[in-house]
Amino acid sequence: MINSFLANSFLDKISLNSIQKDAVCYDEGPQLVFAGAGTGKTRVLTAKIAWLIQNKNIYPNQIFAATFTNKAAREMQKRVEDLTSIPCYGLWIGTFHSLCARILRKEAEKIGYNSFFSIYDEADQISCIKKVAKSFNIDERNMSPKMLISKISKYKNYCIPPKQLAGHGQNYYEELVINAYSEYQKMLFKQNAMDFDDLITNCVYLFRENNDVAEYYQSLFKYILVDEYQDTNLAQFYLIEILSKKHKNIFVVGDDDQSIYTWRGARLENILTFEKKFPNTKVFKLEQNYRSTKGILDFANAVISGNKIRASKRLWTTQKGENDVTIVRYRNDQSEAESVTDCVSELIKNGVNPGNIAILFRTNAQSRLFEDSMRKRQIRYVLVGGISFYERKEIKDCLAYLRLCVNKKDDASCERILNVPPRSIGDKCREILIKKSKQKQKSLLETILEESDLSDYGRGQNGILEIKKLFSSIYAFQEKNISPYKILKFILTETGYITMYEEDDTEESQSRIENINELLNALAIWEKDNISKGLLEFLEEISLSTDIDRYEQKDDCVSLLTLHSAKGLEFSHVFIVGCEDGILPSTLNIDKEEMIEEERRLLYVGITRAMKYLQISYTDSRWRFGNLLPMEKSRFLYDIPKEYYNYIDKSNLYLFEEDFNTKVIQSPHKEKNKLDKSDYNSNNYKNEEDFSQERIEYKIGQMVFHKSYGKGRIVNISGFGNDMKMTVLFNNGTRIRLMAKFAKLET
DNA sequence: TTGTTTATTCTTTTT
DNA sequence: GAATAAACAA
Repeated sequence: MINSFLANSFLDKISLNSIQKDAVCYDEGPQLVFAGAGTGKTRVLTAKIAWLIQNKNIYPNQIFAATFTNKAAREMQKRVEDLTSIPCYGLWIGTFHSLCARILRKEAEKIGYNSFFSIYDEADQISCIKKVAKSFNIDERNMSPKMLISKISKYKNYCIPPKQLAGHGQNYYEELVINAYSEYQKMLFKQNAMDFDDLITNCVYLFRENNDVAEYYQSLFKYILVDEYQDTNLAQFYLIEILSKKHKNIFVVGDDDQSIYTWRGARLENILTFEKKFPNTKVFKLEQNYRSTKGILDFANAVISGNKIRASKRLWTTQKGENDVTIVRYRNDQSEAESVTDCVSELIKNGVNPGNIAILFRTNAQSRLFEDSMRKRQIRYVLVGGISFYERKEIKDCLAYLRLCVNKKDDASCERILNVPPRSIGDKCREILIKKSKQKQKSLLETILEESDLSDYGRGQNGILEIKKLFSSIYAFQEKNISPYKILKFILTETGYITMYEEDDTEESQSRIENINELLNALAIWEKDNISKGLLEFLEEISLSTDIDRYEQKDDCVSLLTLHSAKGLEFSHVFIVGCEDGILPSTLNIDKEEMIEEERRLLYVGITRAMKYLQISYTDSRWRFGNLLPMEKSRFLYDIPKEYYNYIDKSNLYLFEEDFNTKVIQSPHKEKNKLDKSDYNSNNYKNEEDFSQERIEYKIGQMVFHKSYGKGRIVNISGFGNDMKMTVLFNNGTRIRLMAKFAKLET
């Protein structure tokens, strides 16, 4: 038969063990695949899609596959095409957010939007919620914009619209949040905009409220596949529950031990209760690890076994290896960076490919010291995350202009560029415009475009006229199908945006101009690759793509990334740095056991990235938030049997004077930093005795007793000696910052 | 209205 | 320490 012939041909191209093969070829309803780290999860998922297309004769556009990054989606699609030799253009593969955006672009009208809606990122969200907060007179001290956004996000993760909550607040504050939520949604709707959460929830609402639409997609998608299922939230669960209702072919892959996004609404329960939610589920467990040596795996198992909430499993491997895990103690963050970089340099000298080496950290802020020391040694590196290219001011300005070209109602973007470059439109003129737009029930830009007499705008009228002219020409261009690249170019010259930076001759402005040129380049290349697509698609790709999507494992570059963005990647040599209490686990997550468990999983994810060699380090002190803080080895490193790792104490490793001087000369930082750094250095030499004494007295996490507040725990310490302050969380719930020398705490 | 200085706040991870 | 907001001078 043709089928079996084809089946063999494609299964030959990809090697699978018997469990993997069973998982790929099973075809009787819901399937849950527990796939531990390095067990070939992606391989199974890819083979599954290929198998469906080739053996089950399912069309690519009948498959809905949610991956965790867009990059993974692209790679998987390409691999499937290689395996099947069938072009998979119509395949629905991407992140939940991009898949939902794709559906919503088609169905926007059914929920009152139009298909040119803008997608708002966190910065846009914050600027909107600030306005809402202002209109409700919410005091920022009590409720920060970020907090409001996260509360609203929580409601959205549960797919609860504001109208369902109205009047159900348990107290005054909850009621306030609900009102703000309601107002915020109205605001976005007016601007024809959705935030990230809306992409998912609006899809769910769309299906809930439009039976015919739901039925259409239910019959279209014969198969639903979800990768990294442990990191899905409730809204995403509702979505796949709806979509799989008709054919009941749902295939999810995940690993509860690698769930690291519960802070963003992901629910471990999704994977742990999958069998209950989808009757007749067949479970597969992949436990053979093909990535790491036995030494690394034993260590990983030892770390993760400290968690209570997990499905039982144990990874194993046939790859031998000992002495491949090392724990190192350093004196401070700077010597950690220097020494780790030395190790990296040594590895490269010994022939290890830089692309096979990664340095992983908990927070983006930790990357700087490593960047400095790598630059000093002229080792090339790629940094993932931090301030991404598309978050830069100048780029966001350009994008705001472009967004307005697509969506006239995007007030957030309009306000952003109103006076950039400066055109004498200050607060007053802006107020007038906002007032007028409210009267007219139109958006800001629409109001400007319709205005014939501009005298109301006073000193700003010329600026308003400029904007009016600019966008009138742009809309005329668009009718003539002028390319996005040319439009951006036109905007830049017409507004004098680049001239603005050229005029002030600083390094900063120079780099801004370079960034803008880079954006122009990116746009030009994108146009070539996507002839059939337009500005709308370009903007969508940008707003839904992350740094990790753009990251390429380059052979000649060492990778610097956060533990979160390292998920799904592998390297032969891995350094996990800053493994200290307060960092990993983060101070902000040490109050609750579930959060500690998540932090432990984060470490586990980092460990299991390593194939051959793993080095974990911690330091005695660290320069943070402008203070030198004493640090403690991470709690996760206790209770690991000693035979699983080597231990090296480099805490007596000093930075030599001349070493420091060369650093100052080569340091790219400003004059000001030099002083700070030398302070830091001398501090270390002179105050050594006080330093060690203070260190013994109080530690983060330590239980203390206070006369009036009772028992409590130190959650943070800053400063030394007489300046030492600490934050104590008392059992009665109060959280207070105390001067150590006055507090008279009993230990 | 604009640019500069000072004060203050808040420090995580990301679609 | 950095980024943002508020206050102030030009």
